[in-house]
Amino acid sequence: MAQKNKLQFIILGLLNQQPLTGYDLTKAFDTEIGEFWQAQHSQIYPQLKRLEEQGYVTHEITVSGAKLEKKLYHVTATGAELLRQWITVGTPDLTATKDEFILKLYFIHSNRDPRLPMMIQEQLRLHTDKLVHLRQRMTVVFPDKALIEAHYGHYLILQHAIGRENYYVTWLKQTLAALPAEQ
Amino acid sequence: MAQKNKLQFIILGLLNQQPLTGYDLTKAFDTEIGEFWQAQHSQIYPQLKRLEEQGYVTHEITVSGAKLEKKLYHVTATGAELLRQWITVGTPDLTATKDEFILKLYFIHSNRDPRLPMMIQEQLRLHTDKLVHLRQRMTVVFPDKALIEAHYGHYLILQHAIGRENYYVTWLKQTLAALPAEQ
DNA sequence: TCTAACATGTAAATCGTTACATGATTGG
DNA sequence: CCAATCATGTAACGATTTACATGTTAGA
Repeated sequence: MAQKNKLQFIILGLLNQQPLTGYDLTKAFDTEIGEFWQAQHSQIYPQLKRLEEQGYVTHEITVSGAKLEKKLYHVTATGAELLRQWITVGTPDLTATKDEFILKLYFIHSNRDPRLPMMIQEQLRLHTDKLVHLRQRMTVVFPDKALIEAHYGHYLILQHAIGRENYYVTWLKQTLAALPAEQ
Repeated sequence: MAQKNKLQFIILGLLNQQPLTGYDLTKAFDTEIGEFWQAQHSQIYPQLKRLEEQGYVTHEITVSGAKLEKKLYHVTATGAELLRQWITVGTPDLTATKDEFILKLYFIHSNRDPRLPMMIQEQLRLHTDKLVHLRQRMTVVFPDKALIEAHYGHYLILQHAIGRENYYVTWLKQTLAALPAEQ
């Protein structure tokens, strides 16, 4: 039921790799896993506080410069166990993709609708850009094959995302080509 | 920005095809477009009320049996115009897919993690079932090609969903096959 | 007659985004 | 010295889910 607060597990998973501040976590949601999940700092700081109250993480304060206090968060043993359990239990709920473009398509009834070509071309640009970005990221994160061994999951999901975008682009091209010639 | 209340447009789009009750709309979110968006009746009834206050829909009351009053909603001219605008403006925001399984994969570091085979097999079952269901739906909704003409968008998104699931299943099979042999 | 499906609503809680608010540090 | 980035929080709003609540109708 519900969404079962997945954010907490993502935070635990990230902290389990290395201690991080709330700020670091926020950045990770832009870069590392931004492809698969997003969260703002306004969600992250309160969640860290709750995780600490529940004993899943602790923090130590480090001081930069003269007075800036940073809270560096660590996963506790029970936190690591909670993470392990989340990964180990089944994942039976396939989340429906909420794709606004696809939704709009549903309401277009004729393949002669004059808006179709431009709509598809826009998505083609967007998804092509995303595909380029993902392939770029693959070369940046995994410059040589030795690194794949130690971050296999990360490699898999990048590869998966590339394949997914590749399919999307291919489908858009086919759909565009199959439209009736303009009158 | 934000999510800009897409629900209102979906409701307008559905009502634009034919007048429906709140109950009918709720069912449509389970079957018709459940693949691409979900909403519960607790979201739909208040939204219908707001759309009516804003003049985008109206309702007429029809009576079934002795006393059951149904509210049959219609799109108004301004409602149809609002729908037209939503479809016509660009759709530049690609929503990141929030796939819990993919998220879990990210936190698995070794391709020898003993949980990997069972995790992938579970997803393989789920996505294969979904693929079967989508293909079944295609034959039910479009038993002959003549129907595609009149519901082209619906055809496209079903075809897209089938291709997407097909890719997912293929990728899962490949990933499973590429795992190191059990020790 | 009884049960599944029809039909419509509200309340409470949670999740997520945007905006508000403040201050420190680093490098040019 | 100034701007970009680092760093941490809260408030308000909107979106979504789950639960509460009630009554009718059609068909077996």
